[in-house]
Amino acid sequence: MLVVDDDPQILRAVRTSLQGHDYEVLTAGNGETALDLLPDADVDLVVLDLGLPGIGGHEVIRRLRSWSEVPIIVLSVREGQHDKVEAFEAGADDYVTKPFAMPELLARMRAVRRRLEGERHPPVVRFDDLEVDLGRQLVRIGGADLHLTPTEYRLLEAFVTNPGKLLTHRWLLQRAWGSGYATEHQYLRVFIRQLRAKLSDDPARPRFIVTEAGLGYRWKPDPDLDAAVS
Amino acid sequence: MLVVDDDPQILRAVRTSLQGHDYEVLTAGNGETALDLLPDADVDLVVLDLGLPGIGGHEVIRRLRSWSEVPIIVLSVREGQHDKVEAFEAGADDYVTKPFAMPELLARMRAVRRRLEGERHPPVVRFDDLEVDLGRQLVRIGGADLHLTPTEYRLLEAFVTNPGKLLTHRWLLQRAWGSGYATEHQYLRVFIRQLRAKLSDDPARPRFIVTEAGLGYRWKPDPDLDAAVS
DNA sequence: GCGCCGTCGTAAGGGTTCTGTAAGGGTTCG
DNA sequence: CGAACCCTTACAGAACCCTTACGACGGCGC
Repeated sequence: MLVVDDDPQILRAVRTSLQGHDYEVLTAGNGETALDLLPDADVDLVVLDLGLPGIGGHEVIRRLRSWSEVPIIVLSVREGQHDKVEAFEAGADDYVTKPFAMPELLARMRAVRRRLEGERHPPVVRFDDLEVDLGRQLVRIGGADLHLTPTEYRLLEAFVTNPGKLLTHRWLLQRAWGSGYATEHQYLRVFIRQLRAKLSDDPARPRFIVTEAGLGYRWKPDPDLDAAVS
Repeated sequence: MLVVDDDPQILRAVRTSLQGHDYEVLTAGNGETALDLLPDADVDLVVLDLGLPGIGGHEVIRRLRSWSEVPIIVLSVREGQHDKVEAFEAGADDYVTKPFAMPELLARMRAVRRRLEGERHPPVVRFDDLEVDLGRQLVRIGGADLHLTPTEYRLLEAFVTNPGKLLTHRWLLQRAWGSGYATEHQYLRVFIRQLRAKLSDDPARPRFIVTEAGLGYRWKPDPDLDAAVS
């Protein structure tokens, strides 16, 4: 998400409040920077101060709305009806008056974000007859539900979200076990085997998990890519 | 749209303001009437006063959200952070403090409506011989009425509105008990068992509720959900 | 070609955490 | 006062993770 405000205090307050909640936070001090940043950044929510130097807040909303449907929450010291109505007309999703309480802003952020979830495509990835529904943490193979233990699922998730990429032992251990296990390669071997068994993946002729000796493992890229290489 | 308020003045004010804008307006004076009306009415927006006699506003939001994604704008005289955050948590889309200016309410209505998109699941869901009427809070199994305690019902509701999804202990506790119980896993075990008993669901060979050890539970996904995704 | 060595796949067991289950007391409400 | 419901605790069995051990395979130096 992106926070646009010329008051560094606000930026800092919002940033620290949000980082505890697992969000990635970008900031900008004025409208120009924000509009410059937005086309390339992958932002799912904008918090925008109306009283910006340079380009006005309303103009930022209009320009942003011309190409993006990203939710916008407006912050403003202005209580006036005209400003509020104008902001909504321009395409804002919510309007919060300064000074505001952080819990309320967080709640409003969740509210607008919840509306967006439905529009997003469900994150389901497929490989051959394997189907991983990342939103539901549900795995199917050949149409049948496949039960994985928590650790096995974390491993599988690491693989299918990085198909074709070489994943080192260290990286996998850190992702599935957390830091502190980075050197316990033997655990990785054991769990990779269990996962392979459940996926009917023969290490000698892998369908999914390819061993990269001395380095790590790799989720086999799509067969089409495979064919393109060979 | 539906306006719920026990103050006839508000009802009249909103109604006259809106009818100039070509909306069809239903009204209700309390939560019971509103919840009774909603399953059959074709409503695309709800404006809800928090300070209702009888069922509280928060409870109305929660019940409505169990089967409908219709936008909800809350009106309230209460300024307190706690009320606001709780309303958003329950599923409100916006929160307007009384007294309010009508142009702002209209602008906020347009804003939430702009985000609206289809897919409201019907107020009655079926799984095998189980039938849950989310609008009226009725449960039938094999054609016979099944009595659930309030807590059991909240649990069941959480499940059937998220079929196939892994629901963590924490999430379920928060949804059925409220925040503050997030770590009391043992209560969840006890109530899951009672619910299972009433649903004739054997934990060893579950028809409905699948245990995900170490994580939570999952309402058994519909087999034909597979086809719906693709 | 041959042996050495590191890495990998595989099997199995123990310990710990998690789950299902039963039972009892407390509270609320009619 | 009784009924219904919720909270709380205890314990046995199951699920899961950690840990170790061993043979197979392949690369490398000689």
